Amino acid sequence: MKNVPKISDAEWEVMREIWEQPGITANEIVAKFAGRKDWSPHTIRSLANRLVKKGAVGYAVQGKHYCFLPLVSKEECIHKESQSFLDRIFDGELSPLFAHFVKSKQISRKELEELKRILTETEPE
Amino acid sequence: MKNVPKISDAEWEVMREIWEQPGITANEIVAKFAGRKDWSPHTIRSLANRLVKKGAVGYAVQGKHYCFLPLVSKEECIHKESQSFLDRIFDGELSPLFAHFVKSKQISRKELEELKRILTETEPE
DNA sequence: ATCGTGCAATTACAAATGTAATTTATATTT
DNA sequence: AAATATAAATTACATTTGTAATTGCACGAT
Repeated sequence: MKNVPKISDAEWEVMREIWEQPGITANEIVAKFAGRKDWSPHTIRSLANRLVKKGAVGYAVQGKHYCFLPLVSKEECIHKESQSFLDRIFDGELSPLFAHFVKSKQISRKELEELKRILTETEPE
Repeated sequence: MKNVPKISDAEWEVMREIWEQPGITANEIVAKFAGRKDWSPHTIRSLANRLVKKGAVGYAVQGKHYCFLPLVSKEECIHKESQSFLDRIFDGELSPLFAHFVKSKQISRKELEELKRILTETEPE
């Protein structure tokens, strides 16, 4: 596992867009946030720049625009965040984490089946 | 749900001790971290103070010492953190979260049974 | 009464984060 | 060519976080 940089909350939101559409331009990212988030375009560009500086994304110059490309995979980042969350909040134990989530959300029958299916398909050990 | 203050990573470690032993003194907290964490006693006291300032813990003066008491429950805090994690990383969807965790950790047969049991005991809707 | 010890209170300070504005370079319009 | 619009680069600045050191104060030991 590569050394994934630490991605902050706000940065994570920008990362999502870059993962979703590698090669996305700054403007396109800004457009994605229109309405959803009330951030100045400057803010969004700043966040993208920090991600570049952190080595989480790279860019290609496309004419006069920048295209941002992920340098770390979403899976790696999810893994890192999840592990740190699990350790911090649930002391590394899966059962309490599961118990918490199923208790705290109201879950439809269908969703419950889906979750069971995930477990059933999991090979132990 | 009360307005739970934001508790940082380092603060969370101290919170754990206060939840675990309400009324714990600063010295006792420091003792708990001996060996486990390589923090100066000053650091630990600083963190406890910030938690007081944030309203996450209160204190009672016990003779010449302070006894720290949680003002927010562990459950509330876990809930808040979990919700924010779920939203940020898995877009609020439980299934991908479950899928990730069961895939990323090696799970013993016993543990898997335990997780299934949790789901079986969950009432849908 | 003084001195040291042990806490608590106050202050410190760099890095990260959230949130941008200003400046500079470039390209397009008139 | 000059003015204007746009995007990138640089700079800004308050807050939070990690990590403490310093100062003040009270109590017990000399």
